[in-house]
Amino acid sequence: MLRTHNCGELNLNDTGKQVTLCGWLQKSRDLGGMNFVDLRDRYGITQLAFNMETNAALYEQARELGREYVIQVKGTVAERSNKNLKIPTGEIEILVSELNVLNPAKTPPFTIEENTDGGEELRMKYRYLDLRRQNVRKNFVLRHKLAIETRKYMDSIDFLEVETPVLIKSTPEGARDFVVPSRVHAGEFYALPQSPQTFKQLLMVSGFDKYYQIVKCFRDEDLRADRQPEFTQIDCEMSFVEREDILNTFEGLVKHLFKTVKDVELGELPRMTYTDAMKDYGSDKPDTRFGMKFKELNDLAQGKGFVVFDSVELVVGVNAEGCAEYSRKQIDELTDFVKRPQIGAKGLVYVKCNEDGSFKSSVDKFYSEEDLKAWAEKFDAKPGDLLLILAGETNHTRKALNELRLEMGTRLGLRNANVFSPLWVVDFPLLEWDEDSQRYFAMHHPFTSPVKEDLHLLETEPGKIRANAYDMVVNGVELGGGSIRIHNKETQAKMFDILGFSKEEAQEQFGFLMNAFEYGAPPHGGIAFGFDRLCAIFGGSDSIRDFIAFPKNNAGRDVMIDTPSMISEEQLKELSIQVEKDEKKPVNE
RNA sequence: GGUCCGGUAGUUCAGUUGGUUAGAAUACCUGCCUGUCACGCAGGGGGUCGCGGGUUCGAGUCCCGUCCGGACCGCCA
Repeated sequence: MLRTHNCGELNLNDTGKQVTLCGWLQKSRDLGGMNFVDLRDRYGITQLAFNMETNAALYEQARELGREYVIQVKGTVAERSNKNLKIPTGEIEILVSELNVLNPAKTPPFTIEENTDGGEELRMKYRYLDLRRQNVRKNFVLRHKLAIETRKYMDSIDFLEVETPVLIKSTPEGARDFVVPSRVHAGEFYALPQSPQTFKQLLMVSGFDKYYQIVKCFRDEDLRADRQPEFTQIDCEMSFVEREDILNTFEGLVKHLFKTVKDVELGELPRMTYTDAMKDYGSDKPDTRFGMKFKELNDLAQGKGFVVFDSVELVVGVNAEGCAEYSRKQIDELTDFVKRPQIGAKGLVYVKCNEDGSFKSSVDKFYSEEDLKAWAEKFDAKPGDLLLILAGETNHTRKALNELRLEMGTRLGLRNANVFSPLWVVDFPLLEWDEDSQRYFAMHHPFTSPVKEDLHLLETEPGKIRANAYDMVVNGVELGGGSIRIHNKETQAKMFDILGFSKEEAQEQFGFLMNAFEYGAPPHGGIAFGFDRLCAIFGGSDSIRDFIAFPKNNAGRDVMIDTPSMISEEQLKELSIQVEKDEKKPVNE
């Protein structure tokens, strides 16, 4: 070993010990005659002391060191005369007797400190330097803990971790696949899995009974702060279970993780139906850290001569408590916010509940004091509150008000990253009608079982069928989702039929699964958690990139290794692939 | 496919109505400094203002295009 100790473990108890340390030079403070060097490794920082009087040659040598040099020092642990109580090793220093430069370093393009001066782009290009920073590295310690505790818990309740293939078959449903050309089979392609869905169902047919896997999944769709083209799931499946069993089992997992990793005790997770979530929050993943529930005003606001409200499907609002003092400018900001093209509301109606019991509103002309009072009562609004009201087509308006509610929650400081409000959202619709293609799409995926009571609607009103599906939502983030699956061939075939597959297409793409169902498939169901999102929630961040060691950027590029990139003509030829030449891009030779 | 924001020193940013030699902080280099820990002090070097075109006597600044980055909408079974 090149070292006897790490840079985070020495303290007063070690005084007098001869030690050898290795690490990176974080910073040196040369006082003239004395030089203090902070030596950093994964575990912490230890101060090295050089003194001209003790050893002039060594002092001169230490002055030559630059930032991020990799060095080895031998010396004695000594108590400091001036202690630094901000760091664990701050009471001691190393009186260095020997210094070896293991590798010099160029000056890094940004400072390797908690509050680095480097911007996002630069840090991603030099991600290996960014990862040296303690506050970045702590995210990976957290990720590691979550993975370990997940495996411990799943093992404790008899789940088997089984690996499923990464080179699989492309299917047209759902997200776009990443495809991989086959060299041996010219013109044919593998696809990377969007999830191990069909394989875990086949493992149930195999009698594995309780399966899980912490596994990479791939989707070729546009990125977001919480979406990467490759991401990690905790993928789970169980046999001989009903919805209740799955919810209880994985409520257990989530409670275990919060307890062991965050020391947070969660109570029983509330359940909310999809219908209620949409009605009360305008979202199927409500942030329930705060109230501000939607109230519908159609009966109170329509038929009083205000054309905008009279002509719409839905009039709905929220009560921003204590915001009656909002200035014209602030109200205008909110109006601009909802009118942004991404949200697309036509306007925003406000009602200020004044302290004296009167009301001030943007629609004073159309509504009497009595009318506005009735509205305020509907919202349980007190003097000092501000009602914010949108109107329009139902889904669109709910979605817009959801955005406004979240914005107000942020402005009012109601979205504390250290408060966790998990819940189950249940009873999703099974199918979604798509106007463009004039057909139904599976809201979850085509293997989802309908709830028993709705089975009779399969032939008559498929749009009304509820799915036996559930999402786990924490703080407005969809952390996981799953369903009880279809486990017999007839129902599965019927489902493909409703989704517009011909018998031949269904057989060609999913024949292996339906065939398996004929050999004794047990009733089964499961769930998958977004592991990166789980890490982000636990770490109090909105961006999963902070929890992925080498993430892709906004456009799906890895700026460090510069990919995706061209491949050579030779490789293309070997794969029997022809590429349309893009004049703008250089071709790799 | 679309909307918005940004690109100026190694880095993070400022740069007024279009007007002299484009600034600050930090990093870097040199010198001084014996208890620092955001050390201090003095000095120094460092710029294709993303790129291309246009308007103008004159463009970092205005216009058009383009590239790059970020956030979002669509998309994400």
